[in-house]
Amino acid sequence: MTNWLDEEQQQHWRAWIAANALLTDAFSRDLQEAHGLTLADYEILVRLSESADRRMRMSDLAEATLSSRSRLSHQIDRMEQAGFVERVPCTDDKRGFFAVLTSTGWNKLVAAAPFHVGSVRDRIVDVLTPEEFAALGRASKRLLDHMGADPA
Amino acid sequence: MTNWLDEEQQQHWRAWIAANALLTDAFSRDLQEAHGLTLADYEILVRLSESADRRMRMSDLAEATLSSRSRLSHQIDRMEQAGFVERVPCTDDKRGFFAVLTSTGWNKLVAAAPFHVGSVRDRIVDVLTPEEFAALGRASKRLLDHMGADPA
DNA sequence: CGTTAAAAGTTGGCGATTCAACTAACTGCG
DNA sequence: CGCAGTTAGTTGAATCGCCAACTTTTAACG
Repeated sequence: MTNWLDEEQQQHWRAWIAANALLTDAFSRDLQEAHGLTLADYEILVRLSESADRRMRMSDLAEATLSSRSRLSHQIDRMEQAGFVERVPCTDDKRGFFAVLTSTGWNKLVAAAPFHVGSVRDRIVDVLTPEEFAALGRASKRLLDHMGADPA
Repeated sequence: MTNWLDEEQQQHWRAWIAANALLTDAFSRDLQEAHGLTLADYEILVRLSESADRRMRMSDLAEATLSSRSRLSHQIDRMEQAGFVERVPCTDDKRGFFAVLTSTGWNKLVAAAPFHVGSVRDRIVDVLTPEEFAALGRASKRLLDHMGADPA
């Protein structure tokens, strides 16, 4: 026999699904409209900006952004096209490449970041009480841990 | 001056983003591998199965599944192709169509539902304490309300 | 060493999503 | 009535993501 969700669990579950979808959409749309960036673009800019020499190996970047190698490769194609990053061959490992943030990419991030943080605050952080927000974060963390995900 | 997130808020935020992405992926993959269904397919089957006469107007269905009219139209194309739903013209409003669940679609849902519930329990509901899960649901609900979303 | 397996990354095709443009039908109102 | 504006839904092109296949380089080990 299936162990169905009760009415309340069902509601929580549906709220979770819906909030995910709508919020992710909203952040993406905010960034797109204001700065012409995808959420994926933005996350890559952030990761690179935080790294030594503003560069990362493709594989590491893929892992950090939770994307497949293939997806990242396509993504970097587009961002290279847009002038935000460059591919630089890795001399230590002749198979490898670094994705390197250009100054154009850096400037783009600097311009977009305050706006994005504002949108995160407006839609999540400042909507909940600090306790609620912390609970959301902790629960998310536990779910990640249970999946064996590394919180980079 | 930008009001940045502090270290802890940052971690909560990143955990939330990551959990969303990985879990949504996981549910979709689970369903795909076991029953050849997309999460989107599944949600439509559920909505239709819960509706009177197992049918819904295209627009209502789009709204219920948080998708654009265009997306739903393509989606229903595929599901009609697969034999899970049928389009039936609406006699009251000659512009309109109903998406109607076929018996094939119903059977598919009946087969997939216990499995999907199992995967939701395994990855979320049973991973958290009841309090944590409830907190997750309530926070999600508040975020939805704040966006003016209708929890159908 | 030499062979074999694994890792880094790219590519192309296909499925899914979005956006803008479009048809057709309904509604409101002078 | 008759026309203006809105609503229902579809379509096609362009973009994005996934998968499987592929090349090149590195590591493992007998």
